[in-house]
Amino acid sequence: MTDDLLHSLNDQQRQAVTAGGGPILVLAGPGSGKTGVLTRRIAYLIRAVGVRPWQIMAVTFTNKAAAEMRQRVQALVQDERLYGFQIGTFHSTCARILRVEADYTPYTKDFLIYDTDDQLSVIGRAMDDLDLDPKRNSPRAILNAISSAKNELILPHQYQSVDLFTEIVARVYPRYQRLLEQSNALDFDDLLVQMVLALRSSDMLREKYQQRFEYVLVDEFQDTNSAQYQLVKLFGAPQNNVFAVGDEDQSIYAFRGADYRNVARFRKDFPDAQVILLEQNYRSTQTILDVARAVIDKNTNRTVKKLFTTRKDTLPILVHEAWDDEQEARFVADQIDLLRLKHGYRYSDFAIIYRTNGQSRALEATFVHRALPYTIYGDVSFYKRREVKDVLAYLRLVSNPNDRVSFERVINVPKRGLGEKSIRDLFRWLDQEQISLLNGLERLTEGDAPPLAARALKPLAEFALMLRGWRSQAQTGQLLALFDTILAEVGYRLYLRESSDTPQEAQTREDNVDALRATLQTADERQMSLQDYMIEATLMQDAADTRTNEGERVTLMTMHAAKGLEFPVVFITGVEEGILPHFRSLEEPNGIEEERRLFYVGITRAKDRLILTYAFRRGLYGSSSVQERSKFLLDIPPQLIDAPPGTLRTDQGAAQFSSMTRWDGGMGRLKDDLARGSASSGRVIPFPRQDAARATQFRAGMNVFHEAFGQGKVIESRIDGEDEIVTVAFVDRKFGIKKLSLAYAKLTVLQ
DNA sequence: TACGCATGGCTTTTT
DNA sequence: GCCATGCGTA
Repeated sequence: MTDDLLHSLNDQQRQAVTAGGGPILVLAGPGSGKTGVLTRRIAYLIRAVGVRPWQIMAVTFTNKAAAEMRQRVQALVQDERLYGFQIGTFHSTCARILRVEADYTPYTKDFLIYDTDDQLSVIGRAMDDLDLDPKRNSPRAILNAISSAKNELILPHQYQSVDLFTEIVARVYPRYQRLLEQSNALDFDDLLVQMVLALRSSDMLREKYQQRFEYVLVDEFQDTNSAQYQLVKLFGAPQNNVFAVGDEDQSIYAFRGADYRNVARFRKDFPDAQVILLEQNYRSTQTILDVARAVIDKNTNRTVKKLFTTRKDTLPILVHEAWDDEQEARFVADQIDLLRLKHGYRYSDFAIIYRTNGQSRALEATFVHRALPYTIYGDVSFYKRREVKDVLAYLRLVSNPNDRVSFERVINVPKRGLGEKSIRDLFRWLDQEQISLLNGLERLTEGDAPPLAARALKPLAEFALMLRGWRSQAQTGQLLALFDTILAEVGYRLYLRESSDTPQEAQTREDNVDALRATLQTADERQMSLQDYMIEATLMQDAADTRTNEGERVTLMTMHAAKGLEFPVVFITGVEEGILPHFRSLEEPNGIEEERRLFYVGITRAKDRLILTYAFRRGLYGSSSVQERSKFLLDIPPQLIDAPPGTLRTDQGAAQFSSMTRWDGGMGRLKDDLARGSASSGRVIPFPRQDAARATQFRAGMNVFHEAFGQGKVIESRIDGEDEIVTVAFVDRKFGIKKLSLAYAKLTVLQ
C-alpha cells in the first residue's frame, strides 16, 4: 500500500523513509533527493505507520520551502486531510505557539514582530538613551552582536563583555530588550529565545507540546543555530523521534548564527542515532562531482561523503581568464549564444552565479546591450520597499498603539510638521508621566498640553483622533476597509505621487501598495484578525513577492540564493581572491572554510556544464584593481579542467590581453601551473603588480589636469623604468583616452 | 522643519 | 560608483 512512496527510491533513501522511531540523521549530498526523502517520510508516517498529521512537526528554513513541502506531502497522502500538520520555519512555528501561550512570556498575545529595520531603530533609541555615539559604534554591528547572543541563548544579564566593543553591547543589550518589551514586540531571535525559555520554565507547557508532537523533522539541519538546536531537542523529547536532514558541506549561513557542528552535536547527544548517507547524485556529471569534491575535501571537521552518479556522459569543466569584468561578461554572453546555437540549450538552462550582488552590474550591462534576456533571482524583497513598510506601520500601530517604532515611522509620513524634536519631547513626556503612548495620545485629544512646541500639538492631536477612529474600525474585523480608510485619511496615494521623482516611480510604488492591499483581501477571506495578519506579514517576507519568473531568461543570482536550485549550465564568475573567498571572510574564524562551502554549493548547482571565470582586473567600488585568481582553483585536479578544442574554449582573448599590458599570462597558464605540479606545492605564480618596483605617483580613479587636454581621470598608472606611464581618460571626448609619459607630460592632481 | 549637498563606507540574507 | 546618512542652510 505504500509502494508508490518507495518504488523509485535507492536503498539509502528507502532506509531513511522507512526507518523506525528514535533519532535519525540523514546526511544528504547535493542532488541526492533530500526533499523527496523528507516528504515521503512524512507521507509514510501518516499512511503506513498511522501517525496522525497533527502529531508531526516539520521545520524548514524558508516559508517558500515550507509551502512547497506541504504541497508535496499533500500530493503523497492523496485524499487524507493534513489536519493540524505543523510545517513551517522555526520562527513561524514559534510565533504560532507563543501567540497561544503568551502567558508564559513577558508579552501579551497581540505581540508584534520587529524586523531588521525596526530593530535598528530600537538600537538607535537605546544608544541615544545611553549617550552612545552611533558613529563610533555601528548600530548594525551592535545589533549583530545582540542577535548572536540571542542565538546562543545568552540573555541580557548574562552577556559578558571581553573588550571595549562588547562592553558597549553589554550596555545596549538590556536597554534594547527593555524597549522591545515596552512596545510588546519581539524580534526574530526572540521568537526562538522566548520559546526555549517558556518550554524550559514550565513542565506543563513542555509536556503538552512534547506529547502533541510525536515526530519532529528538520530540513537543512546544518543551518540551525544553538537556539534552534535546543528547540529540536525540547520538542523531540522524550521519545526523540527526531529526523534531521542536512549536509555539513552546504552550511553557508554562519553569519547569521548557523552552526554546522550541530550535526556532530546531534551524533554526540544521540549516540544511538541512525546515520544514513545519501551519496548518489541525480543531478551532475561525474566531472562536476569530482571538481566539487576536490574543493570541499580540503575542509576538515566534516563527514566525508563520496558523491557518485550513474551518468555516463561527462565533459571537462572550463576555466576562463578574462581581462576585466566587462570582458568576463562578454565571454559569458558569447558562451550562452554558442551553447544555444550548437547544443540547443534554452536561455532558462543557464545560471550565472556570483559571490556578491555588485557583480551583477557588468553582466547586466552587457546583457542589456546584447538584448540577452535575463532575470535576477532573489531581488529586493517586496516587504522592504518603503511604501510597503509605511502602510504596514500604520496597520501595526492600529494593531498595537504602543508600538513606538511604527509610530515614529508614520507620524510624519506624509509630512505633518512633526519632526524629530517633537517626537523626542513627546516620548520624554510619556516617560516622565509614566504613561503609555496610547494613553498620552488619548490625553492629547482631551486637551492635555504636554511640554511640546505649540505648533506640534495640533497635528499630533489630529493624528491621535485619526488613530482612535481606525482602532474602532478595526473592531469590525474588515481589514481591507480599514486599509482603505487609513490610506484615504492620511492621503497616502497623493503623497506617493508627490514624493516620487518620476511618474513611473509613482506608478511602481502605487502598484506595490495595491499588491499589499491584495494581501489584506486574502486575509479578510481567511477571516484573519489584524494581529494574525501582522505576524504573518512580518514572517512571510517573501509571500507577496510576485516576481515574474516566466519566460525564457537566463538567471543571475548570488551563491546564497542558488542553494537548492539546479541548472544544465552554470557559470561562476569572479573566482578571484578577495571575492571568492571574499576578503571580509578572512577576518572570520573558519571564514575560508565557509567560502569553500559556498564555492561547493555553486559548483554542485550544475548538471551538465560548469564554467568558472575570473578577471585580471575588476572595477570594485569605482576604481579598478588588479585581481588574483582564487586559490580554490588550484584545488581542482588539472585533468578535469581542459576542454576539447572547438567546444567551449576560445583562445583569441589571451593574445589580445597580452598586447594590452605587460601582463603576459594567458588562458593556458592555470592549467600549465597545475600540470607542473606547482599547484600541489601551493606555489602560485603571482601576477605582476603595478607597484612592484616603486609606488606610482598616480593611481586609478584620480582626477587630473593636463594643460593641453584639460581635465581627466586616471585609468591606470604604471612604472616603466625611471618613467611612469599614466593612462588618462579625458573629459573632452576629442582627446579620449591617452597614455602619457610623466617624463614629458605635465599632469597635476585635482582634488 | 525640510531640503540639498558632502562624506564615508562598503558580503552573503532569512526570519 | 552608488547609496545612505549627516550636517548645514533657507
